[in-house]
Amino acid sequence: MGQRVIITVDAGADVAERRSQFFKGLAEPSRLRILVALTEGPKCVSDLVDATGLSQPNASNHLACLLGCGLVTANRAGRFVFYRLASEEVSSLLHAADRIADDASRENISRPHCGTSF
Amino acid sequence: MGQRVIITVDAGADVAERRSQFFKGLAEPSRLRILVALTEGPKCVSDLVDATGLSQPNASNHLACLLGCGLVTANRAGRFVFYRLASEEVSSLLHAADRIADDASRENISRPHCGTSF
DNA sequence: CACATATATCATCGCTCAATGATACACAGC
DNA sequence: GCTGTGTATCATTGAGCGATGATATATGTG
Repeated sequence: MGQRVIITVDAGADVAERRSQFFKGLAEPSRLRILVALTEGPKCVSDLVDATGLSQPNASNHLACLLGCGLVTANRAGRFVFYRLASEEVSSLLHAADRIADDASRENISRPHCGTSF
Repeated sequence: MGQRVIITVDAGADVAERRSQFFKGLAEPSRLRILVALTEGPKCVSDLVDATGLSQPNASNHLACLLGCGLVTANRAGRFVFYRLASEEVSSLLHAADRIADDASRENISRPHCGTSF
């Protein structure tokens, strides 16, 4: 984990910087699986651990990241912390991504693999 | 650059994997600046170098990444290769991100920095 | 052909960050 | 208080990937 790194959608950074911080929240399979699980409704950490197969510390860290990116919100209820999608728009984003990516791969018949180092 | 790494929105991977590959294209400030420049219309590499301040090799690599992610398309015209947004929806994605992130930071008055290691 | 320009690829370096295992903290019940 | 359960944090490791500078490839012009 290294020393605690601050990744937050914080005002003060320029537009590209802020946007990239936001999209980094979505650029990781485990976090996307968490978000999909949350489309069913609010869930506590242990439910998300079961739903995703992640280890508990790993899930907690990803949730902290999603919180910082503004993709989810949290509220404690006794020993449980319930997370939910920050907005309905979050699921819309996922489906918009699917549409664009599908369109692209349809045109990739002649260029199936454009490898890059990034 | 290391050995050539394949990052492509390729069928066969599971949904979360494919989505993350797509969003990784958007999760980097330089690439976002390229995309913003392309909202003005198609541009060749050297125009994008001027518009973004990136080095030419760096810009080419990012463009290859954006191609693989299905965010841009390319076509050669003589010595120039013109890149353009793969879809109008790409700019919509950026603005949707801004909306969600802004909403989140409005509620972050009491929690301005949720640092995470991710 | 030689030469110039536009773009792509390569090799290296350094930093970021995902995953793990151990540990700390928070809360509820006794 | 002690104990158990739920969650967060810590320290380390290792892979991924962004930036750079050099070089290769592609296309056009003379």
